[in-house]
Amino acid sequence: MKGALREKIASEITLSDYPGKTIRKWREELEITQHELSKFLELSPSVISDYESGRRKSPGTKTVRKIVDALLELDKTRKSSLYFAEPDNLNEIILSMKDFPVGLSPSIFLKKIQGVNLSKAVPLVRNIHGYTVLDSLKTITTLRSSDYWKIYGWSTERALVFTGVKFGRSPMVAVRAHPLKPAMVVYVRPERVDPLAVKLAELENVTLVRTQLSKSEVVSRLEAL
Amino acid sequence: MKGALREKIASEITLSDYPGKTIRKWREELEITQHELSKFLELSPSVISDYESGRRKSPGTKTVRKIVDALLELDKTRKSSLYFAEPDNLNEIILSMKDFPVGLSPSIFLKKIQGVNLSKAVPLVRNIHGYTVLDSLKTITTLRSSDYWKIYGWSTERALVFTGVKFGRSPMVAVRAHPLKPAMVVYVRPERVDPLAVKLAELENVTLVRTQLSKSEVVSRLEAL
DNA sequence: TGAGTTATTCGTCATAAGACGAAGCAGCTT
DNA sequence: AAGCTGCTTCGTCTTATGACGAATAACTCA
Repeated sequence: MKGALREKIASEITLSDYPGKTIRKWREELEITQHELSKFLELSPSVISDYESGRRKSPGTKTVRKIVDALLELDKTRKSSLYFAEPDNLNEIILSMKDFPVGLSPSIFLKKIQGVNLSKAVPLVRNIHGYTVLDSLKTITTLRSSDYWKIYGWSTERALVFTGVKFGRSPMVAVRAHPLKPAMVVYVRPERVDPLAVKLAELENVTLVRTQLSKSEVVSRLEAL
Repeated sequence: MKGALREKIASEITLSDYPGKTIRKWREELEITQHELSKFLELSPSVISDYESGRRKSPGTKTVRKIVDALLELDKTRKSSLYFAEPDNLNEIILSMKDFPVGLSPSIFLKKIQGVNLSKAVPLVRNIHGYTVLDSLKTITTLRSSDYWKIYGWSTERALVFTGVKFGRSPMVAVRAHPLKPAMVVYVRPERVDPLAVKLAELENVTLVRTQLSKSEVVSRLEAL
């Protein structure tokens, strides 16, 4: 599984306007200090800072690769590895999951699940390349933040469908906190939707959707796609 | 859909030992000449050659990004765009498709479909992160080589399951010809398996598998995973 | 045969990357 | 107040990148 994350980080750094900021993002996400990283790479700590601060604007592929590999290696060889934890009770958390061969337009996706768009400030343009249906409570309580990336499968351009939602606050907070962001978040029969959730969605440019269909109905409709 | 391919190419270049070779691979895959590329980028053609030949060993992220974007842009704005063709009859070709939340060990995957490993020279180590079930004949006859990438979903570390296979030659030739390679190729009830197919599989380090289960049985077993 | 396309090699140049170490600053501890 | 950690800023150095253009070589095709 290393490959997918390695590629994700590498492409994100390479395609970023500010590679240094992206390096920093992932270093912090993996809870590695500049000093640790520089020690591993046998470099002066100031070098890392120079990259992250943008003094070096366009690091070479060799540099990017060794930084990515160092980050993953440092994370791996650590007592509480964030991204190399053992596979756990994912099957209880993930109720259904799929990736589409071709991207679906968000409006078509919405119709299929009779969804209502709550985040009107977010333009409905990001195509949906898959979905993951999650038990909201179990996700929040048993999934370590560090395992969140596993629910993204092979694209973050997907819909995260949360069931068992009360106010819809925690799921959006989780999305906000984690570096990987979905294109869409769907709440299945929420009791009500907290305005903060909508605000967070708009901040993250994530489409927030509510559907009043039942959990099983949503799952069967999605699996029929 | 541009994003996924863009990220794929970018990460491949960045993580490659020889970024230049990877650039060349994708330029040729997209059927773009050095001259076209250099003209688009307002550069001298020799610059591209210098990159590809490895004179510049570690191009900066800025350079990689503009090359990747130029390649995709040039492909897009062309009469017979290879990677931006309209969505077509994919639904007829793809019988089933899924990505797993966690990688499956190849031996477990084999057991699930009662598969027999034909490529003994290939070590059984690449985890399977998803599968695509394809109608072999339709794939070969109606899917343009340029659309092959659509069957890979979000990871190439997957099993391509071909149904309606006679000798199993064409599918492996297709795999050999295309830059994206799966981790595993499965033939569902082939009449017989051409030794050349095995040879090609071993050359590409792809596990080649035969199962005698029926098409519908294989699909239902896979979808139950 | 000779023009046209495609790609390579290479000398050269300015600028940026890649690296160091010293100095400095904010925020904690003890 | 002294010391530690985490990070930043900056002057300085060597080397490599990023770019050019000219020369060359191999191929096709009229």
